[in-house]
Amino acid sequence: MANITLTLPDGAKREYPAGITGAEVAADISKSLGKAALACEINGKFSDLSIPIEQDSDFRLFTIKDEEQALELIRHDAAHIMARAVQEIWPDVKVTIGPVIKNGWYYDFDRAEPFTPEDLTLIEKKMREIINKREPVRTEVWDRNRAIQFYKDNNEPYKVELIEAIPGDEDLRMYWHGNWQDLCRGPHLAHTGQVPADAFKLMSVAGAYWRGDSNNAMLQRIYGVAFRNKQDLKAHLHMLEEAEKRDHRKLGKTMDLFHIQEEAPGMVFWHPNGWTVYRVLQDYMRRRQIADGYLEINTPEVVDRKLWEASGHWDKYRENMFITEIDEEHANEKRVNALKPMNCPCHVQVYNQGLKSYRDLPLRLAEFGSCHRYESSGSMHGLMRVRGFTQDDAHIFCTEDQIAGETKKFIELLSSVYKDLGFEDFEIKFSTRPEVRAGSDEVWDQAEAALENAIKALDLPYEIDPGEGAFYGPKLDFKLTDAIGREWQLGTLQADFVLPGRLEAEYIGEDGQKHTPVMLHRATLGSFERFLGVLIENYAGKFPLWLAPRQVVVASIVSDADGWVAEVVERLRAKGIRAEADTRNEKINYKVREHSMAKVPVILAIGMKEVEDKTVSMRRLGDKGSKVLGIDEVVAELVAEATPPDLRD
RNA sequence: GCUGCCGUAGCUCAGGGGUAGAGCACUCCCUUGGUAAGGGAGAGGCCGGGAGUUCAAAUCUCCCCGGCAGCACCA
Repeated sequence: MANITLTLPDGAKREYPAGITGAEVAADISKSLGKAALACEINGKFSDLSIPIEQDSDFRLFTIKDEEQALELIRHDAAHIMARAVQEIWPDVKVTIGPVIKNGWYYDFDRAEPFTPEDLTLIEKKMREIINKREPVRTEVWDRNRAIQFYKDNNEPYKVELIEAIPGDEDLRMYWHGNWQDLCRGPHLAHTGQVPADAFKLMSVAGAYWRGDSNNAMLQRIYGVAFRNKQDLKAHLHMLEEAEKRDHRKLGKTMDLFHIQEEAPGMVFWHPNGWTVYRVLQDYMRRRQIADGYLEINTPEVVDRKLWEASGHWDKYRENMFITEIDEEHANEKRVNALKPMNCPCHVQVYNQGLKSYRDLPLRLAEFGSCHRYESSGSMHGLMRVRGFTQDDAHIFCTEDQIAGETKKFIELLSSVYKDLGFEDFEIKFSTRPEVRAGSDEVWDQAEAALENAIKALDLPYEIDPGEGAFYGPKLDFKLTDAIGREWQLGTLQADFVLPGRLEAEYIGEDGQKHTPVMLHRATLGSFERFLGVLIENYAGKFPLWLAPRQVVVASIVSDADGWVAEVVERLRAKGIRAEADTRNEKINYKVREHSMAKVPVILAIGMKEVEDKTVSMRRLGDKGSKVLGIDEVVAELVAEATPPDLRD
């Protein structure tokens, strides 16, 4: 038999007979490595240790220390082991697929009865048994027909469907975890015992459509998380607890920001505190937009269906619109109106008043536009997905040549705004032409190039989402990652070559002829509701002073200090600080605790000492101690800090 | 919309076929106390809505509404 040469990552070369497996190589290098090896890489291909190596190759082994590969393997094998456990407990359950996802995996099952939380415990126990058996994982390549027949014989219709959907007649790889078999691309660990028995946990069960299609049967999906060791699992579970604490719905209650109630699902009742943050944010955005050449307008919320028919929304979007009914007795004519689901058609109406010249372009019309969309019941989520919301919307009417410049200008505005609001990094997704679309390929070429060049010119990283653009044009979506790693789509910029023509927007060009402008739909925050949700979670409710709904509480320590308390509050309020007095008959400990839990950033405590010296004892949220300062000093410091970032010197 | 779970006082939750409980919050009283809960008393609920089963329903069943997790959706 011929020999082959394996080149290790450090450059060392080793010679072995062809057909040797990764496992054998590992054992040959050292006994301990033979045990520790989880999988390998052969010429850059992630592979099982059991695969024979036939040619000279670059070769690398992975152990538990290689985090990325180890986690991938552990989670993937955990998915198989879970499926095996489920079928060992309930042999009639049909298996489908079970991929690795962030932090863990899921596996979809078809079973008539729902899995209960007790079932999850049962499955976990069975999984540990399987892990402790340390049974080998082996693999074989089967031809397609054999695999199909096998699954037919075993009454696994989903697997049959999966194989039939795989194009061509490529061979299929089968894996066995002990005696339990699954179709899988691999790679896998060498034996079940390599999954750490104390570092995984089954988290939840939920419905999921077979192949992600709502026309298909609903399966039961079990989610699990897995890590390399117990500590990492613990850390992850702890992180989830922390995330729960900063849930904006929870903080919305404890900080008395807003509520939502049955009579208006998906619509927000803003309380004084929440509305203060909302207003501060809106005022800030207004200043930023005016500074950037936007003209603010305001348009109707209830508009005749005729306009929606013209814009195309009536046709394509009607079931998501709130349609208004008018009491016929009092209406002089029967009209059907709809609450606007978006502002664009209204903005075109404003544009269409008066003849426009190319000299008017780009025309940037902005509106804090209140929109309503009848979102499906299951999709609503606190402030993040609502039925009534206000966009920081604007439409830029421009020529095709101006798209690139306007895009660049917008991204600069957006970056600066996000930074002011505490987000240093954001992701850009560039969505290109979908299959079904309006407009010629030339126009799409130009529009895509314009958007892409603008991002490139700013030297920002971005990802391409092919085919995910709107039917009327390509778009850029801006996503923020909050403090706990969740992604939210907020800002957007969409080029539109369709609506202006449909609603007969035009301008007179240099050539004296009528032209149709391009329309850029853009929003920086997206909607105030969602952005505030993200903002609350990102700051965990501890807003910087300028955004905090309640900025300063001046608390008396003894009643004899009440006079000075009132005076200090007045001094701060005179400078525009949101200050309030707390002269209740309570101990200072009690007051500090209460206002700290309400996330008031600054507490000024006042006892007789402060009264005599005309000072205050300032305590910052989160700090242990306090410091005594002169009143002028404190006012100056707080005023500077409470100034919105765009107004600072 | 779909699957599963949930809905009890303002909030967080316990209870569970015989007509309701705790802590915090609230009101009043005592206490004036130096930086994350001083003490006492009181008030507060058709147990999400409707129907059914039952001598009896907050509790069991069904329907509806709303919420949560996930899926689907997000022009």
